[in-house]
Amino acid sequence: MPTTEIAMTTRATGLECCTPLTGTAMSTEQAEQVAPLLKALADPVRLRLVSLIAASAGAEACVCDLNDAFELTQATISHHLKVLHSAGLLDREKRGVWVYYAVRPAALAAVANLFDTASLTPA
Amino acid sequence: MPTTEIAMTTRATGLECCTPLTGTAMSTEQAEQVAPLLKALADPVRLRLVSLIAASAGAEACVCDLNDAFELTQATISHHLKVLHSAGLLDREKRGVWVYYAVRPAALAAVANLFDTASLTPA
DNA sequence: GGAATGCATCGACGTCTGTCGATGTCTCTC
DNA sequence: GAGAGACATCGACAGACGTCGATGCATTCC
Repeated sequence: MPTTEIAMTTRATGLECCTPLTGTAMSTEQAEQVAPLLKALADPVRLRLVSLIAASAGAEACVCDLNDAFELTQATISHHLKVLHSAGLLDREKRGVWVYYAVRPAALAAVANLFDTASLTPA
Repeated sequence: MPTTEIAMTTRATGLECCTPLTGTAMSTEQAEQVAPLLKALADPVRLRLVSLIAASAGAEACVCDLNDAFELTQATISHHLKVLHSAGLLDREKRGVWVYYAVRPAALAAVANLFDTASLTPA
């Protein structure tokens, strides 16, 4: 343990055990605002749903096609789409019998911004 | 509903209700690989933890300081750090009495890559 | 109008999650 | 070696989550 002596020194002097936080960390409000977006995306099925929609022509897809892409019940897919829609990640539009979901680039950009800025990635 | 006739037409002809998926969507394996990372980050506390660590000097921080940043039990913070560590987002190093957690840039980059590539954002 | 189709909603279920208090383990001090 | 401090682990609990079958609601076709 080559660095033990450093810890001993700082402890003996009564100082903080480590250097104070520098840079600007995320605020609590910011974290509570972005976390729901990540939570909505933090599921393999929903991740693929968004990916499938984004990869479709016009960045939109109808539910019937999305259903066929999974070995899950239609009710389950509908549930996942609702979660993504409620989180603001997808737009919903009904056309006749079919319902189309489209990605909201702004919402995805908000998440992407998380990892682009210095708030998460070290300088 | 100006686009209803289109739907009717395609339905009457027995075609798919919408254009086939274009571009390249995420694979199931890819989704199941990235989802755990997002799930680990999809919590306000863990998001702030990573942010605090990333914003610290050397992109690392000791648990004692992290504990002070939250109004939560030490056991709860320890739990969240374990989740982040198990997901591969944080490195753990013990130095004397204290434990330091550091961000793993590669793991964060993997998540960032999700939103940079065309797999999620429309072209 | 009746039947059929696409999608949402409901109710139920097992499982996972976030939080806590209590306890254990390790390291250092004296 | 006894004590103190830093952190992890355990057990427990309420709440959220993913999935399903069944049902309901529009819309379209005949």
